[in-house]
Amino acid sequence: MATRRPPKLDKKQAVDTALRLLNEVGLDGLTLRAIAKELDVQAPALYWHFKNKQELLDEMATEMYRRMVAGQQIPADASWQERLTTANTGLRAALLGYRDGAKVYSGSRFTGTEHAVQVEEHLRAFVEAGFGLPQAVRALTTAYYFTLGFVTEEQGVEPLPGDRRDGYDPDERAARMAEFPLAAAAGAELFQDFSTGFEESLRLLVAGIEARYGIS
Amino acid sequence: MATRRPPKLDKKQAVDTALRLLNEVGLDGLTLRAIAKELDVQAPALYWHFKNKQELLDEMATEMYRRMVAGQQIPADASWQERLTTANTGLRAALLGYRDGAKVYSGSRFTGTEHAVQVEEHLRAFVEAGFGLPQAVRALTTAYYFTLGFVTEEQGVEPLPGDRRDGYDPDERAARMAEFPLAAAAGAELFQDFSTGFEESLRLLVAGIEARYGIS
DNA sequence: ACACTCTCCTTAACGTTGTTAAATTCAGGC
DNA sequence: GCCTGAATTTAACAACGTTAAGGAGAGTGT
Repeated sequence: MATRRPPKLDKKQAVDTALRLLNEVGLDGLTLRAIAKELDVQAPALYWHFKNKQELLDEMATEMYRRMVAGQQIPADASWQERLTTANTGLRAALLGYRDGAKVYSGSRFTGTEHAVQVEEHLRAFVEAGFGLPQAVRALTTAYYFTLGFVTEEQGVEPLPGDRRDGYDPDERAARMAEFPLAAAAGAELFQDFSTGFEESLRLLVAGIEARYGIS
Repeated sequence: MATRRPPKLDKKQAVDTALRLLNEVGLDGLTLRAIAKELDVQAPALYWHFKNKQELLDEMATEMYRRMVAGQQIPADASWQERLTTANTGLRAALLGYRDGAKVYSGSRFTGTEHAVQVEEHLRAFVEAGFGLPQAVRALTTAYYFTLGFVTEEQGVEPLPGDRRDGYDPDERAARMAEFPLAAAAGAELFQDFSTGFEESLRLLVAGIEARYGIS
């Protein structure tokens, strides 16, 4: 009883390869033919495993989320403040880990219900901390949407950590903005040290949740 | 001295038409050929006025911003809280005014420096209200990024106000999520009454800014 | 041993897309 | 009556996502 010939291609490996390739060529360069070549296969072979390109992108987003969760273990006794901060800092790091990560991620939806494990855990922790469910949802999603928006813009300026896109040279921008002194000066706050700004925003949010929901 | 034959096509009209078409066909259907047809012109004619498709999209985003600003006059004596709330509510409304509005908008960058007028005004108002420039920038951008993220997700669920996408039937989702009671119950908070949730998030943010920066 | 079947992949092709090159139209100035 | 320049058309290209058809190879039934 010889075992059946193993398929040349499997779903998981295809997703991994696509994610690796994404970092090399970006979302625009991530064509089915390029992915197929990387897998030593012809492009239409992918259609055996995925209904279409969007389904592959969905799997990629799901895998990104999976790796993010694996990379961050939040202690069960963490305060809700720590939890919200850690989760969103981790989400940002995960998205920054891929070129166009935020765009790929927020243009896709999760496959399956695996992601709900983490959502459930977050909500449970918040409810146990004294939040009503609506307030827990609001607090967590506000931070979540903020992080998605932030990283989307961040990667618009700096596709991969380190190499900056055209049109964002600080001096050149300052010159263009000469008529608008405050907006010009804001450039430094906007386009330098994203990490510090991001964390400060999260602190703003935490402060708001504490103040409005009366939970410290 | 007959006046020179007026160009068949001008930039402004092309942008207007593209924005109108966007609502009919969505971002995927917004091809250069479709836009050209709408303008009664051949597709390559657009290249006389725009360097490439992205430049047209950039003009569209700029025009969206222009119309948003025109549609919201914030009284000069408005409190910073009103200003932040109104500006972001208006931004959301503006993005919701176009199919895939958030995607088009945040995938593009402004042309020119026209948008800086409004940025400058916001910053000035915040500084006059007692904010330091870094705090003003942080407060405003936190809300801005949140709004972008929020509407992006909102339009992922509901491309145009009213018609909902597949996979978001509340009951069907609840069934899928049966193992995760809190996450299942969160569905109602997440996918119904976006407006109420959005406003509540803005209030959270305002509360956080007040608390952390000590400005009421 | 042979045919049948099912899985998985290839080859070939289609229509569409963004974009470029070259030719064309038309008005104004010399 | 040519020349120039702006604005557009026609024609074409390479690349894309996707589909149709077929083939290779292993397992199963007779």
